[in-house]
Amino acid sequence: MDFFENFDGVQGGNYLGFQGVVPSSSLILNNERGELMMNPSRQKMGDADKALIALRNHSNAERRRRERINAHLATLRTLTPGTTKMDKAGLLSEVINQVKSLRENVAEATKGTVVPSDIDEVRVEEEEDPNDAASTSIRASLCCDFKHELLSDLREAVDALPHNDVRAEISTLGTRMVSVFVITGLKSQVQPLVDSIRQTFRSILDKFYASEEFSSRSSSSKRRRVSSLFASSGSSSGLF
Amino acid sequence: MDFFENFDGVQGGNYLGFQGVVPSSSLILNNERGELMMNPSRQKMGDADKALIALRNHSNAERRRRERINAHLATLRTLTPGTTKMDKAGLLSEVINQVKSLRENVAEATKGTVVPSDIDEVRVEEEEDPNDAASTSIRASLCCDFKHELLSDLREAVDALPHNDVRAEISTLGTRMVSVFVITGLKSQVQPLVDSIRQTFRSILDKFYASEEFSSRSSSSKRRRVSSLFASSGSSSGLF
DNA sequence: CTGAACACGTGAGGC
DNA sequence: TGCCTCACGTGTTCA
Repeated sequence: MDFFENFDGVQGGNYLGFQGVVPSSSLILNNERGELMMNPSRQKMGDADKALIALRNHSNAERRRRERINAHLATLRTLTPGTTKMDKAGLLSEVINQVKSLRENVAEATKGTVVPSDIDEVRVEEEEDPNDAASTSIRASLCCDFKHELLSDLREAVDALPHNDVRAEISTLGTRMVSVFVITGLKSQVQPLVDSIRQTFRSILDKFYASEEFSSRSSSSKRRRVSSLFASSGSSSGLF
Repeated sequence: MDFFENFDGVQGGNYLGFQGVVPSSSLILNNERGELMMNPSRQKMGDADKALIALRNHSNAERRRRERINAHLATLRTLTPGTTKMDKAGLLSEVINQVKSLRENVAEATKGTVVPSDIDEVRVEEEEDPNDAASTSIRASLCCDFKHELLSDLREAVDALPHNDVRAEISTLGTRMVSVFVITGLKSQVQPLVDSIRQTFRSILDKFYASEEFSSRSSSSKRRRVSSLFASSGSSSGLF
């Protein structure tokens, strides 16, 4: 195996690696990038020279690709705690765990977010399924003042949904309520369903507005969760 | 470059690759794993044979390492939507973006979670800093009935904290309140601070209990956010 | 045909 | 010593 001998001191299997010195007189080093070019003083290039320049460009490109990947791995390492001095594979497996646990966290956290706000709104949006990238899910919510009459309408709406996998939930807080539908396991044709649900929810909300018949319309001053920072000096904040 | 000729059809630079046939009579193929062993019928092994077996084991080990890494990359690809048919580097950069956005999501979601619950509790916990893996942060919360007298005690507590980077917030809901302190930028010695804060909060809560002087102690029946699933049949849920 | 992306085997170096 | 991880240059394939 002596034709594989390293004659420059660089690491790795640098079989035809020359550190900036080119053995053929018809080749020259490109100034901007460390790639090989034909020497302009020559007119023709031998096949051996062409092979050399191609090989050199190839190895340079491959090095750049490696650097790109390793840079991303380094970024992931800074983003993932406790992965310094860790194996490449170990780092990746740790990243996998982190992504999974982050998804569980955000799922748990958004689960607690079903608290009715003080503004009326209907939101229907498609969201990714954490466990299966191929299938998506729809999350539809309607937030408004609480009314018994709405419940039967909502039940009609949820019964009209395709029975893939439907979860429905209602939260109330004081006079406010929010109803959330989550339909999972959709494989395709999501957008029509999104539009349909949005229209249904909006008509329910409109019907609710009509039934209110302009009673106590302005300055409703709904109860509100108050949240404030400490005043920076003195403890006589206006809130308390 | 004809000494690099591929004489077996396998892909890649298999320089001394013989597909199961060993050119030296003193070597034999191990049955369980595709590694090279010494032929038991021989007594001694030449140095060339030893070099061959070492090389073969080395390349096999390297292949296993590659497979391990690529398996993790494949897992990440299934976990990250829209990364099929994507570059290795592109996949990693997408994973980075996903981790970052997931962290923002969970930060936003947990930010909305500062709604006082109906159980009294003090929680002090160390949590990771998303932007900097080297530094951690402490999140301390105290949840109880609202009392003006608590506020001065809380202000004392927040003033006593080391002024690294302190964020304090109070939320009230009806008769309930929750106070949250977040101290960021801690580099070390976190646990003593955690213990100190926990003790401070608990003493505040104890002081609050003492000031209540056993008034209206049992069956306090605090107001509660109601959250329920639809009953699976009939619309006469007891709730409504 | 050029360039990009991948798997491969190999040398270096760390325990 | 032996085993492991990493970077390197190379062969191959695909757009």
